[in-house]
Amino acid sequence: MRKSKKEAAATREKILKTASHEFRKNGIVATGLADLMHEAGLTRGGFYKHFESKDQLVAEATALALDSVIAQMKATGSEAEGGISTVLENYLSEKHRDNRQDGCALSAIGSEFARSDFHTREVATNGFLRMVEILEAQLKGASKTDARNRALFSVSAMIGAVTMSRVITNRELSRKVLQVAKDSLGPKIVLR
Amino acid sequence: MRKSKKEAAATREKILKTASHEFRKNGIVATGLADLMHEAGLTRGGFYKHFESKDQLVAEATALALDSVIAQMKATGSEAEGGISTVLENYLSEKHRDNRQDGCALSAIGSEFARSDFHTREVATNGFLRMVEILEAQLKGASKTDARNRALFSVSAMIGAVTMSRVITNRELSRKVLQVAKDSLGPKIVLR
DNA sequence: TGTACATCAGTGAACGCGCGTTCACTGATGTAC
DNA sequence: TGTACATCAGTGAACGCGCGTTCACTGATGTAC
Repeated sequence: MRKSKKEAAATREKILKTASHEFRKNGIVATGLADLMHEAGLTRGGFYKHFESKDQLVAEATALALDSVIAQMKATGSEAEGGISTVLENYLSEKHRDNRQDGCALSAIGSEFARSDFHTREVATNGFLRMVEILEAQLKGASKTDARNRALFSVSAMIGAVTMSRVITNRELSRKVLQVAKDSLGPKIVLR
Repeated sequence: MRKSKKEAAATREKILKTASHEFRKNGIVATGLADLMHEAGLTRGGFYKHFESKDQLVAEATALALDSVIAQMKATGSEAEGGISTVLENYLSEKHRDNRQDGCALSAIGSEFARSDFHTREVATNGFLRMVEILEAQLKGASKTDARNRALFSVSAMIGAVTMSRVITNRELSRKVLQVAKDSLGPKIVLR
């Protein structure tokens, strides 16, 4: 039952894509490889023909998940699309909150990344920095240092707000947490 | 080997205290009950004499963890102790970052809480709100609504900053994330 | 271009292990008289 | 206050199950001639 190189590469991509969704949906530790492979339409044994270990999959799936969200952020955050307001509007939306499996991995699995191996944490750090750079590029009025600092803070705050909006049981409070983050970080309203 | 009521109550507290540390240290899913009981100086079987399930323990241990951090926040955040600056200084410190097991559960296990059962999420929501109230009480200059909103945003941002400072592999960047959060949320420096 | 054979993607059973939970048992504590 | 007995905290083995990983096997693909 050997598959062609092309098919094998497609299988690898399928596993990665499935993993990137499952990890964000259930968390890393709570996602089993057997379930994951089944979800990808395969059986457990084949996994090790493509990856050395679960840890390696975690690192690669994290990279994939971050890439896709960052690409989207870059696109909607372009000047033609509305810049920083649009980025905030999307990231801090109820849609993002309610679709963990397709959203930002840093919000979805942040506290698990803090316990992941060094390589995965490097991948996550890199994704964080790319988000910071996207925001930084939009903060034009400020000095270079100021823009950098504001971007660093903004991304941290966005991750905290989305994470908490998913924890909070009260619908209204959950919405409010997202809203005040938008208001506080947005370009129009001055916080203090 | 029946123990006195006093001893039994002490055992229950010991399990809870151990759990509150272990969950923050390793995460909820990754913490096994056998290890946990061993860490508390007991054997696995005794667990169910005190708790109905792991889920119940999670909820109670979360409450305990949040209580202790909030009490500390309340104490150091009192006017005599320096108010909001001190709260920020402590929460956004490298010491807090490096001592997950004793720190804020929302930063330590935030993304796992988002997948926990309703009761645990209620406990976490309650803890979040109590933190918001502590900060709100310190934000005197602002109007009531304004103080509330700023406090909501501040706590969300603090959680995001500490979570990310633990993910980031670069020492300097990790410190910077904490620093810009302190600068941005502090009472002295105006963000924009 | 055709043939012979090595390669290897994917299968599904099995490995050892730890999980949350249950259970029979022990013997000190608590209680009823 | 002393005695008889019920209660139950804690033990440690066992339950069924799923985990990450390994392995013998299959048979189509890839390659060497």
